[in-house]
Amino acid sequence: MGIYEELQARNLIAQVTDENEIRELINKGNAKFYIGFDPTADSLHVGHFMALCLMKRLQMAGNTPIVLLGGGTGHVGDPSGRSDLRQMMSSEQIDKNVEAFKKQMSRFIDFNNALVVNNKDWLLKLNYVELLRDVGPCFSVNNMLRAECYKQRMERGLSFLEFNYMIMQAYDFYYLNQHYGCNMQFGGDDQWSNMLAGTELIRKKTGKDAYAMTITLLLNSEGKKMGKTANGAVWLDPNKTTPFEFFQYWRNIDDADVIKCFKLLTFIPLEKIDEIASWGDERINEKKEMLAYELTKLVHGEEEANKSLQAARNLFSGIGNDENMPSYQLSEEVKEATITDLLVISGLCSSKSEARRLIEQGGVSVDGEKVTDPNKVFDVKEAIKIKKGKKTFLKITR
RNA sequence: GGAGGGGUAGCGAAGAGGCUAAACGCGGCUGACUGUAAAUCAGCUCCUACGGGUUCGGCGGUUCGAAUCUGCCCCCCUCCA
Repeated sequence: MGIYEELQARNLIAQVTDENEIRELINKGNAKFYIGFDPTADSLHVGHFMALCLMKRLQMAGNTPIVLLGGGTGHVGDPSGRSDLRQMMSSEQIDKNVEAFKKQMSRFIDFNNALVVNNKDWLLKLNYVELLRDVGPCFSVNNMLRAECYKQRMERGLSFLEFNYMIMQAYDFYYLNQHYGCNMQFGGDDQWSNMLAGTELIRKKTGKDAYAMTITLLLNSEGKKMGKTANGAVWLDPNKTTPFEFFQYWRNIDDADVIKCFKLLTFIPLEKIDEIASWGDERINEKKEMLAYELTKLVHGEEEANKSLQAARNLFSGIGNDENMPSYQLSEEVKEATITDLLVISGLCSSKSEARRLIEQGGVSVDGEKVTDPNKVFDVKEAIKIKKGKKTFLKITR
């Protein structure tokens, strides 16, 4: 089975421009492909992780990856599939984010066998009129307006700035094709229109074909994007989403999504996944635990994965062992404090009202005992264990 | 440039001088049931030293009283140019 067939079997492939050519190229390791990452935040998230995994899979199959950091496109902002305008970022912020991305990526991609480029190196130097004359004739506004990715915006408004994003991305592909011999682009399925714009630009400018393939967006069984919580994305940066939180995210996914996630996100061989799938629902929790462990290991390393697994087992099996429990260290100034204050200080609640409500609703216990008085004072000498709701645990230490 | 419509809580959306800290839906939180899942049911969902305080794009004005009336400004949409 070639890499193409493997990707297919994992349901990773969403759309391709030319199936036969692409299969041929990547199965033989002849692809020099790029994936673009716009520095929209100071950490990568699960969507990026999927793309990086794809990169790794292809790299292992002998293909040459080009990591494109969007230091230039980040100045514009991709409107694809969005319902509103992205907030514009300053150049400093973009550069900072690019650095953060690079650092995180080195965990997943062997940079020695990959090329890392930043499109700010060519996009920011472009001359407006020159660019217009160079590539402008290759784009049909009529076609662009019909693109699926702008659909939502045709009702709510699309600025000229964002409208140009497609041209930027197409130009990137063209540029990489000319300067680095890049012959293929991969990306999330929401990028399809932009990627097609690139292959078409290359064809029009050079008369040669380039290829594009999109990977399935990670959607749950209800069709919503996975990797998001009420508080935002599930980040790969341990300071933004702790390994334990990361582990718990996957531990708690819907039953219907487990096998899909194994296929899409892990490197576990397909035969093994089939075996896991055959286990039956009575072992569903075991499957989820495996998935969570596997992903935490990939993102945060084996040690963190072990800790998270252990912490989760201890916490939820009722064993008192709090060794790897998430913890918060109380600062020196705080002597004794009410439970309400502790909840706020530790970040478990965002306001005192919220903390009070939570207590009144019976959602807080300390060291296994339910707290009913919001003004109950605790003198934290050693450590106390707060449980908020059913699933949130925090050890408060000195 | 002209005409019209609009900006209300995390989101969608009512409200059109006091009865409005603001209906309803989604989302979120807590509880019950469970399997750390889903579905379902119930409660909660601006802040607070619980006396109050601060909110309806921004800054002023009218009024005993403004999300509601008014002046200017900012932003968005539709049509015309």
